[in-house]
Amino acid sequence: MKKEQIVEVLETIATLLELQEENPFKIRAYSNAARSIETWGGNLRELAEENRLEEIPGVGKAIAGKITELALTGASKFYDELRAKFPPGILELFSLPGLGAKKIKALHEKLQVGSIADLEQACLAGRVAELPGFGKTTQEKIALTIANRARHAGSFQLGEVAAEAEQLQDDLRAHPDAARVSVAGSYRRRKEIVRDLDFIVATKAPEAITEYFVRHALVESVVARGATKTSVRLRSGIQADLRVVSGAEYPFALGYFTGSKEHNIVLRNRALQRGWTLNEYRLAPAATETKKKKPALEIPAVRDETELYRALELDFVPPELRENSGEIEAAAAGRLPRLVEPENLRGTFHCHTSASDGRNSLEEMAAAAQELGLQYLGIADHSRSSVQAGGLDRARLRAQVAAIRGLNKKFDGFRLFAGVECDILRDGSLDYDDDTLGELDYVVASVHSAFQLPEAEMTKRIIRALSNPHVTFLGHPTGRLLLKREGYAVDIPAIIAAAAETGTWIEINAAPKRLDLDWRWWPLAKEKGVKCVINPDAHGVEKLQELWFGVGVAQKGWLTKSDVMNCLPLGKIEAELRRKRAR
DNA sequence: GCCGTTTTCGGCCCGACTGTTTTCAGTCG
Repeated sequence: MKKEQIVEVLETIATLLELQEENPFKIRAYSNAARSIETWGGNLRELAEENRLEEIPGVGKAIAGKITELALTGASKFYDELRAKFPPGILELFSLPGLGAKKIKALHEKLQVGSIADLEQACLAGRVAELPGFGKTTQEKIALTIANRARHAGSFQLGEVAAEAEQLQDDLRAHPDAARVSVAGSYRRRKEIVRDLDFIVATKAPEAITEYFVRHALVESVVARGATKTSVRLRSGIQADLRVVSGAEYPFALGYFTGSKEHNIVLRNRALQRGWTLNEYRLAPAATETKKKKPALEIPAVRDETELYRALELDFVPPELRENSGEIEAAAAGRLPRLVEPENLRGTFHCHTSASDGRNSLEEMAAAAQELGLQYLGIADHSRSSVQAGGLDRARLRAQVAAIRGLNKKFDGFRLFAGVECDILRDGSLDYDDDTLGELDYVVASVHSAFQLPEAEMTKRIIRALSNPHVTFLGHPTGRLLLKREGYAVDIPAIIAAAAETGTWIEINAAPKRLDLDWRWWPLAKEKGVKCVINPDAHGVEKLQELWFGVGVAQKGWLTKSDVMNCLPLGKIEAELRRKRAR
């Protein structure tokens, strides 16, 4: 069993233990272990074989035993027995907002509800309202939630909600009563998937801000409204939460609601070590000084997030890194990287034109890139096997190269690079012969077919492609489509090793539906010396701006300017494009 | 079930909102 599946099993165990009303701390131990191994870079199977699982924080003897069983045999007796106690559909009930373990347990025991379909029936029959602790309002809310479930599936690609988030942030900032405004939450951390949007506003007029928020044109309905917290549903279907706080509380609220939860827990513990308690409003002396020997340290003034981190003897941690995957240790030691920023990009590769499945011409794409301030743009239309995308045969490819060379004579301080997004065929060979590839400035190699190959074969296939000296970088390495399609099975550490060996770069495909290679892999790639290239995979001029999402991935992956090839200026990138071929 | 610059036992993050209940439990983030 693979890491992702083991994480899922541990989370399911935690959920089912909740239904059994187990010791809450035992339940938390399982969820903590799940979160912890999720961000653990190593190979679980190896660790299990070497009996070293307990080196992972949050994993003790009991959970290590279950992980070992899962990793080596694919099953766990404990898990199977636990699951057998409940109907299989009961887990899906947890996806309904407003329903937690206690309510689901009551529904299951009193009404034999074991699935969303059962619950819908029970609501229609009016039986839910009769249960103690439930009422008519609850029953109606549940029925409505089930009815709207398809539309508000609950997860959104970052790019789907970015426009709404930025608009609301801008509009709140323009409000005369808003002193400080920021979007927080996973959106601020640039997570590839967000479940809601959080806005923090410092104000002396909370009622006016709340009123403005609920009446905003993007708001579809009001979910809840209180003195400090208000929730609405936006037109896209995403929920947006507003927190209104005082100016003094603002840095604490911003930090707290930016998360991640795991990052905050570590910060809180750091505060506790100093005799303080940290919450979303302030840093205060710890309430219960039980058996305290050390006197609490004096609490420094905190006016912004930087001072909050400084109070805990940490460097400021950029929101993108707040995932509790080593950033606290690095901040304590002054070893945080200076992350790459959008302004550092000098050009980009991997764009399409109307020659294959893009919507704009070479000239239009070049003009759009120059407008963004880029010095160069790589054109990589599809290769001939991608028939569905209008892939170019050799003659059309040559014609495009000639057109690009012609255009380049007209540019001043800007250059188009002639490339291709060359299909990696089923056996790992490329879609054109080496002579054809040799006529180009660079080659993107991507998988567009035979997604269902077994992992070992897929890995071998891609590694073979990377070993071709004409291949400059690997495009969208897993082929995933966020929330729609899983990536194909491929051994990413092996791909990273092959990229390091052959000097091939790996792409961060910045299209919000892809964001591939995932940020979680970049620390490993960087450690192995693999270079990154951030590309929009743009099929139209307006999509060039999606580069911004790719920079977010690079930042989450701890990458700096020197790790990202397209931060190089025009004068230097040309030499780099030739380098692999010379190897 | 995990964990230890207080430790191998006794802790484990905490505040806001809703609905239902009449003083609070459940859920969420």
